[in-house]
Amino acid sequence: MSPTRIPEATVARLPVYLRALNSLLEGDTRTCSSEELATAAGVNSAKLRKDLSHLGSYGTRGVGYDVEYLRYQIAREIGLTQDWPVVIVGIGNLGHALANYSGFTSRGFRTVALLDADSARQGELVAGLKIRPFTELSAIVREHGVAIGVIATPAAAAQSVCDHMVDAGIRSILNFAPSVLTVPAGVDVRMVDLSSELQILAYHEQRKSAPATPDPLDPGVVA
Amino acid sequence: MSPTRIPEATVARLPVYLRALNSLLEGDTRTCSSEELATAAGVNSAKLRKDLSHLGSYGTRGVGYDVEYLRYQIAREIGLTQDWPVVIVGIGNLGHALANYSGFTSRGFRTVALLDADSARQGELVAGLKIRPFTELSAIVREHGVAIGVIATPAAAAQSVCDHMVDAGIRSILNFAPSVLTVPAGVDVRMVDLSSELQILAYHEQRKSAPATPDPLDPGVVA
DNA sequence: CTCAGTTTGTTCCCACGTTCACAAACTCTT
DNA sequence: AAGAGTTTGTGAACGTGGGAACAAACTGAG
Repeated sequence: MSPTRIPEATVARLPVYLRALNSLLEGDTRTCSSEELATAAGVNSAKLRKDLSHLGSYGTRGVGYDVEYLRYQIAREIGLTQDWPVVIVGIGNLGHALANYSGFTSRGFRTVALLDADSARQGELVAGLKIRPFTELSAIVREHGVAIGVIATPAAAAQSVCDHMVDAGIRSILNFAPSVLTVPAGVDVRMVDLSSELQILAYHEQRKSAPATPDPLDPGVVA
Repeated sequence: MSPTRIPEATVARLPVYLRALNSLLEGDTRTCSSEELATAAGVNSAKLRKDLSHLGSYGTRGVGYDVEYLRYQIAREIGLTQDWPVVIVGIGNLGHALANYSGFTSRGFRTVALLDADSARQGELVAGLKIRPFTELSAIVREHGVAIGVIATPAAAAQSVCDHMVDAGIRSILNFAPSVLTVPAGVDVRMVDLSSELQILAYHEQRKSAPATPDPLDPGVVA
């Protein structure tokens, strides 16, 4: 039973728990304690228990959790027990990698079309799918009932692609372009910025090695 | 100028501000208010001002911020005014895309080597670099002073690659493999899981459209 | 100089998330 | 059946982050 809304921080960790459970199942583990699962997921056991308690009472005191059963419950909560058709727009290096990424298809997501505005690329076969012109977007969305779109275009094209996606009826967008997207209410956007993550690492790395902050006026490399 | 530690949430947004400032500079904007910059970065203006106040007082009341000056200060704070040599391990589809990703090189990060354990791929030219055997890792780290490593291998290999990186002296790791990495204290790991993001979108999407699962206790969409 | 207008930096308060600690509930042994 | 040993689920304390609101500080006009 899920009487209240699940906290956002918890939702973000559910996929991690799911991965950990899958990995336990591969090792033929039938039952696990919150401590074991927490270790496998890389979190605190108290946090794990509180997270799971938001979904319901799926464990047994004194015993632990049934791995298979818990996995199903989490998958159902996320919505992975149903089929999610996905379109990917922008088949450059990254789009190419995403189309071939097994982590998508293995978790209920099904890439139904690859779109690119560049007419030179169209017809090319990537991951078993032909690249189709971007103009076919809305027809494809209608035909397959696509609700989720992935943007892997250059930053300059991202907002325009996003607008077309929204017009076509897509309500959830995963954006890999380094560009802020503005969308109407009711549409969800999640942003993955590869270089941001590196910059955050660089910040901490700098703090590790350099105790004092000198202020040389050298502009250095800024771009 | 920065007496106290900068909050983690703020650090995570600094790259976003940097992007917004770059974009403003391209439009020949010399000065901007917190309101303008916040809009460009997709955040609340109060949050932006509080974030920037953690770095120091770089604005002028009644006027706003000097775009060029603020950009330099943020870049310096993150550490982008220095050079960051990076190695990428695992040159599959994703590693290939990362090697070609312009967002890395344009921000002070310099890919010095591409490594792969598969001997069939070695010598292959990707993004102007020859793929080298993984065994050369520690020599390369020593030679170039590499502090940051990127893992783009399959999940099964990730922990082993991580261990070798730590042994070689790398202290910051960006992990794209869907696998929890355990590292000694003092080593930072950031994880980017492409399929997790999709799963989070699916959760919200499910909540938007489908009110009825086996237990219909949820009032439905509140957006 | 003074006053009106603007925008930053900061304070206060609330909501959310994390962690500790413990009662409740289960298993197993005797 | 009872007690010892486990482990979950949760209440309470604590810390972090977000947003409104305002004082401080600047510009520019008269």
